[in-house]
Amino acid sequence: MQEPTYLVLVALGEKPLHGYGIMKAVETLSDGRVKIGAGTLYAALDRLAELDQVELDREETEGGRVRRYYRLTRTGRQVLAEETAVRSRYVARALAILEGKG
Amino acid sequence: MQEPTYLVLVALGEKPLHGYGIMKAVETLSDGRVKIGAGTLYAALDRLAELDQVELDREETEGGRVRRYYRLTRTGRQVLAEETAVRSRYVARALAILEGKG
DNA sequence: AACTGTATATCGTCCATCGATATATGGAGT
DNA sequence: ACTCCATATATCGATGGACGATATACAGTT
Repeated sequence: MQEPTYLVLVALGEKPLHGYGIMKAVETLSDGRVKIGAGTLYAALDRLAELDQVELDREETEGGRVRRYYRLTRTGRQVLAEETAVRSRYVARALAILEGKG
Repeated sequence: MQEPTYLVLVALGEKPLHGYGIMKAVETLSDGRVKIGAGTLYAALDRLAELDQVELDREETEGGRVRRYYRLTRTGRQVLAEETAVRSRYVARALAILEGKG
């Protein structure tokens, strides 16, 4: 799983968000480093929905603009947990190596 | 940066390795989850060399088989450190979220 | 003789990301 | 009034890294 997709899962892990909200959340989460474009985001959302990792939470209409909220499914949360565990392992290993070498 | 490429950097972070050695190191590092194919590995090595993140360490010949050892450059070590820091941040955030939700 | 492990290398395909483009509303600035 | 920016979703072509297959070659095992 690539970084943008992972960050979408992390963002949705906290609470349901709509597309634009996810973009902003990922930007904040990454200290402004990662800006997910619309193309990447909606493609990822479609893909994750197909994989039963996210699903439509609700739709809100505000000032003529529709907001489509998505949430993690149980599967999605599991995938997030597994993906995080694996990444955690790599990071721990890398930190040990980097510290050891000074 | 994608996972296989990152794992190559982590593997080389410990000590210089030859191609096949990197494959085995990554496999161990990932508990058998990630098996980098030759195509991915040598392409990544070429790319990372082009980016001045890895370089040829030495060549050894053993039983007619050449072993080409690569090592991280200073730039490569910096990139590894930065990439690790960013990933560490994401993982920490994800763990906080996952724990908070139980 | 065939298979597995070690070792490097190339090639075509696939897929997620990226950047651009489109559409639409509302608010702020000039 | 006009323009720009933020909000909001959606699609499309191009790019690039990963994947799987294939090739070559030697050594040890079955």
